[in-house]
Amino acid sequence: MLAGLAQAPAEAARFLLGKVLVRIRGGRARAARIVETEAYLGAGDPAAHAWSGRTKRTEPLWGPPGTLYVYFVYGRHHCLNLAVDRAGRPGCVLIRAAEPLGGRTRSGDRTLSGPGRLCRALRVDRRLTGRHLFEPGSALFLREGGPPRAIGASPRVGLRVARRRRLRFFDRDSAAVSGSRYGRGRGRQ
DNA sequence: CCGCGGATCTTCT
DNA sequence: GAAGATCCGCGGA
Repeated sequence: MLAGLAQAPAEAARFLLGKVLVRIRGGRARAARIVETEAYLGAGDPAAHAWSGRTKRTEPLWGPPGTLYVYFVYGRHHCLNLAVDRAGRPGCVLIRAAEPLGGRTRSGDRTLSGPGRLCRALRVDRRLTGRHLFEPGSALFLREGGPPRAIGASPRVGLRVARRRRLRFFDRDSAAVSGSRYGRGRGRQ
């Protein structure tokens, strides 16, 4: 699992599709299969938070692969990222959507579709930033899961810069991929 | 179904 | 002081 994250961001973002994110909180486990990710490059990517330099907030991006980077946007929402590539390179992967696993799952469930909703449902906030997926007793970690049959790629969502690059990846067969507005299902393989 | 705008706060300029 | 890796509710068609 670690080896999959210790790759360049675009490869790590594809690797993460199908993996299962497990969140432990309050004696309860929530599991979700990742179906949509975005890669943010460590260098030469004006859309990446690392672009503006190494600051107190962005410090986890420079950590070893599997370091959590959680930030707060638009005064309302949190976004969950995983540092990837090797330590010292600030590439990361944004987790944009997942499918609920276990318990009662309903078709058409959108509670994990979109980075803000996913964090709300999994109770992810800035208290997790700087922590590590693989540290002992981690409240958030990964498990193997069913890989997607086909992977789609498109430009990243919500950015004004670097629209030409197709760094958003998604499971073409999943109904949980975010936003019909964002061209769900669009993009080439 | 689609498009628009408000909410609300952190971070960097 | 402005913009931002978002979401939801509202209005119109």
